[in-house]
Amino acid sequence: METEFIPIDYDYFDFNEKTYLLIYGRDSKGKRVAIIDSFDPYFWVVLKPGTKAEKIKEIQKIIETFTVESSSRTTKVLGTEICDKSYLGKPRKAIKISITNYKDAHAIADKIDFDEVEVRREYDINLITKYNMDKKLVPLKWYKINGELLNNSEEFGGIDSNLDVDFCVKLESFKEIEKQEFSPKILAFDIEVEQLELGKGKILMISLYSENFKKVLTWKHCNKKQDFVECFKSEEEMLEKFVEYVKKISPDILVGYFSDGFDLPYLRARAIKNKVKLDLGLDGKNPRFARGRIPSARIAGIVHVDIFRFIETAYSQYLQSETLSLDEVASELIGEGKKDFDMSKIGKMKDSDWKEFFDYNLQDSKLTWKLAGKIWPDMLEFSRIMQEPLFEVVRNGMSKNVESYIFHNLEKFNEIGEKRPLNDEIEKRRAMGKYAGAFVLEPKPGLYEEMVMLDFTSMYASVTVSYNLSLSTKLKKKEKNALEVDLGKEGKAYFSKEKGFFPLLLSEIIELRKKYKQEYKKNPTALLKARSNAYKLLANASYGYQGFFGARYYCREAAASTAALAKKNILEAIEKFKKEKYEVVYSDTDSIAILQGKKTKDQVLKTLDNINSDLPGIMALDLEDFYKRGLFVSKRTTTSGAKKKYALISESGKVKIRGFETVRRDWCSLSREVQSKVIEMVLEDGNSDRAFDYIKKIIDKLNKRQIPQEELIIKTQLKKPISEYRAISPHVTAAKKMQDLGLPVSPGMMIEFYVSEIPGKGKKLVRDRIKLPSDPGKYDIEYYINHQILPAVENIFEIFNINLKQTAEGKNQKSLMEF
DNA sequence: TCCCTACCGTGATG
DNA sequence: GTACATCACGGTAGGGA
Repeated sequence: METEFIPIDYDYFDFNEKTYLLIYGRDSKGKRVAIIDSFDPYFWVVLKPGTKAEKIKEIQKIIETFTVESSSRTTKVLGTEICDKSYLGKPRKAIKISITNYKDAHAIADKIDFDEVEVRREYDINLITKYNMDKKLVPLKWYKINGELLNNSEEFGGIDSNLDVDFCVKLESFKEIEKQEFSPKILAFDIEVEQLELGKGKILMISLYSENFKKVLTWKHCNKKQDFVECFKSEEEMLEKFVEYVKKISPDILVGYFSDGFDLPYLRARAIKNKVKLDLGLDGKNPRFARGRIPSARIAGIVHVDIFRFIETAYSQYLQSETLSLDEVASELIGEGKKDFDMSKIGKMKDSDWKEFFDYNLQDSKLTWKLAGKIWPDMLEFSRIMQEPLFEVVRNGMSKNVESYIFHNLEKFNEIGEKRPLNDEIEKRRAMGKYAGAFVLEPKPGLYEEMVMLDFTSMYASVTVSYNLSLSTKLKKKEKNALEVDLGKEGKAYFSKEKGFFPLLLSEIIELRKKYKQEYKKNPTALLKARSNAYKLLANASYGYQGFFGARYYCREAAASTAALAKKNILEAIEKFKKEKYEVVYSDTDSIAILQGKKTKDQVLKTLDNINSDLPGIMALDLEDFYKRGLFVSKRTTTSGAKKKYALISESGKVKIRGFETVRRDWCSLSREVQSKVIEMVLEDGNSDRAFDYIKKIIDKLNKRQIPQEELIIKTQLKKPISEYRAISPHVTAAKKMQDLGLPVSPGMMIEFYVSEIPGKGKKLVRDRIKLPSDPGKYDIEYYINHQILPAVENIFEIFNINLKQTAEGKNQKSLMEF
């Protein structure tokens, strides 16, 4: 039979000691399809150069006799093949060894121990990745497939009849087709529980949300006032119905918010307790949990997406949100937040409270569902571009994504994949310590007029490409025509001029990013935006990848050289501007701020062109924008200029603030707002008069206690368990207080507190004066003036020779008047 | 007990 | 456990006077 097919979820099974791929997806009519494909896993033995053909044949013969016995199977070598391959850019003879069961690839590889063997490779790649490296049945792309319709086939022990799909096909051939669009059926869910500790309390309710479907299932307090509420006699019955609904809706994607870490493990725990089968998988099995920092819950045939995890790795850098709570993220991305509900009421709930609780629960699923819809193009493109199943890409970090991209493109270079570093290797890499990074120019504090900001486009990626920096191009020693990079204290590094596959792939990524960015401009679809964005993220992460201790293609010299050459180029560009009589005010990593001075914009652009014509390879310095004014301040304690802290106002009056307390979430909202207003006024006016009047008023208000306490709450994230802190800072003390009150405290939480006035002695430390927002008390006026307001604005006024501290203490009038 | 500084910890920039 | 280095700053820890 022939049909159109889109692969969504990948699994595998063993039958008669052989491994088969089981791929779930849809056809173009929306029917659920499972396809079964056979695949002989293989790995490589790379031979030392100069190994004689006869010797290779001898080795080949011996390898073909190898078997590995385990309790459940015997794995055999199916066959071997001698190939001309490339390993780290060098041509090599290699033996391809196909085996019956991939789980024993490592064991078989271990047995291959001849003197002629240089390395053994690709035995440590998971089956599905390996399958797709080879067969290219890429996730979430459309194919026309041909195969045999299975109907209780004995060939696979009748596995097809156990699958909850419309039909099952034994794959014979497939071909990619043009079709792009795919709208998966998404079902969102969320649970509410008695006690947060995993499985300890009962699940009070479960909400489900999909297109034209909204339900809250509960066994608690059943009045039928809300039509979406469905009531059951017990938690057990509720769980059974949950399973039934998921099966009935039959989603492609089951989505939750932090559901890997909370909802699904909790559901599992309660299902076990209630002896309910949580057989959500299309194979009739329970979710499978993989260990990790956060466990991953996998459901066969249905992609469980914990959207929090995807947002954390791929999306958060584009968000303004200060935390990644569902409320904040949803508010920003879909303009709708969570409903209010006071969790402390659980246990003593009234009728109306339950009603509210059901609304709250449903809203969470609704938000999650909407978020999933909004972010779907990004997830889709990630999966297609990295060529890894959706389940993986939404959980993988960027280093893993870079690696996936590399592995699925190795074939183009006839390359054999590098191995994953073992623990002792990782230890060695970590012990190497840091290498020198970016250059940051110390600015002279001041308010500048007419500034120009310039930046290098994708600087580190363009350096890597232009100088050909990678593991496979690294040379052990100086060679003729080689690039020599001066790493300062660390000595020198050498790289070949012959293009390596890593820089080539990276240049391709940069090209594709450019291409889709342009296409998006002409045709602004969410899909094109997501695609161009995915390539941008890949390009940005590639530098970090080479310096990451866990990377297969780790190359410290390449990463260090990238940083060093970036530094060299930006310093040269700065010199060129200086030579043309521009004052260079600031520079950080890939950006340069200059004063336009008496030059015209055209003259600036001409200098820019000149600089560009001398830049190597694909490196380019771009005009970012012209700015009316720019503000740079000194560091708090010294007179030297503060790096990574500045504010600009564009010609259209838009203010851009970097690094100031205003953009830091661990300052109280009053200081942040006051500082941001002061910066804005100074940038707009070009003097400090208005800002000075404003700050006087604020200090006056604070002195009169007219500022509400909520504007003085300080929020700091608790990053590890309380017991692990060596320094007991205010936020740790606040967390302890919360714990003492029986409130849930866990790493990752934002801890809120304020500094109170506590009369008496022996309260010198700030931590001895902190209170939780709910604690009654008076805020400490002196503390807030001297530790939150003045530090935020003092050095702004200093630029105008105003000593704010003296002013605040009333010792002096406006110092400006003295001039 | 006071004062100074190194270090811890968080959260920014790019 | 899961890309890199650089930087500012508040606050505490802890030694010396």
